[in-house]
Amino acid sequence: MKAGLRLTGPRIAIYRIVTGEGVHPSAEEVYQMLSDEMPSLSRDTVYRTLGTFEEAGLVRKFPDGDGVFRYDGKMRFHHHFTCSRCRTIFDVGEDETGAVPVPETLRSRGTIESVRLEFRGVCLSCQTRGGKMTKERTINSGEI
Amino acid sequence: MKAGLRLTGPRIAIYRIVTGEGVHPSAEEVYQMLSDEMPSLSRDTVYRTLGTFEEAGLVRKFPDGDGVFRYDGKMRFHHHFTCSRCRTIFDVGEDETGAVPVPETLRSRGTIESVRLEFRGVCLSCQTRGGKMTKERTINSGEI
DNA sequence: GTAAGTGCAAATGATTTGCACAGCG
DNA sequence: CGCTGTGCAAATCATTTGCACTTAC
Repeated sequence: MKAGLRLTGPRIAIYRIVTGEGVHPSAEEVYQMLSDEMPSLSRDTVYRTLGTFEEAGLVRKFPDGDGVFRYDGKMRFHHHFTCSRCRTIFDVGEDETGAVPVPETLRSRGTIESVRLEFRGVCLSCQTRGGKMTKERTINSGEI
Repeated sequence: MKAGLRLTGPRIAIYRIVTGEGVHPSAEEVYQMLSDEMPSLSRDTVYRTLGTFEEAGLVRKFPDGDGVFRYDGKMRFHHHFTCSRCRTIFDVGEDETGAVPVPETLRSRGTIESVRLEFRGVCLSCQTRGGKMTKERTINSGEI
């Protein structure tokens, strides 16, 4: 693979999934997607492998709004747009947003190394079909 | 209080803490801060009360970078600057950053309702004294 | 052959839930 | 007094870890 990691069946399969276009799966989701074609694969291996990938700098780990960690195989710096209904996460390139200026007032509080944008709203497909509304989420819940 | 919530000892104490200036405590931290003056207070009540506050729109709940939920009693819209060493979260007012423009290209993917900025870097006190470095965090860990 | 990788099962940590009692309005 | 809020204990969920076996290099 790279970074001196051993090339094994589970790793190849997991790497393929997590680096797919526009996906941001949780460890559990990766496990579910693979359990059919690799019945012997254990959940633990998925967790451990994703952790290994993160340390190797192959993927980025981040907590989604529901307190679950998700993995992002797109390593070029970018932002996210999360649909508040279906919870899908869309990539937003830095070329779309432009570089975000760091306010002068922050200089006095530390050294800023990166600024990430978190867009919230309703995605196109949720707008079109009334919006499927995931889990116990309600429209008038405090947060957006 | 407001929102038709009963005024009880635990609620008053928890409300006072979570709306303190510049704090972003987790449920566990709120519990720790109160367990001395209120030995009978149970962790469950803290969790449940914070959940009630969130539903009532009194506080905002968000996952920190380590997969723990934190609560923010400052309801005026603002952003956060997280120190990657000590993990402290600082508020950044919208007056400091200005309104963030939504890229044209996002229009075709949905309706944006809010944009939140997540600043990452090293806070002043961590820069000054070598940087205390929380938990097993290391400097060269992949993420910033 | 050997250290790294994996599966299994148990441990941990954060958060939620069921139930009976307590106390605010 | 009635219903909401609380404490206690057990349950659940996501994630981690110890150990022994397997395998890539």
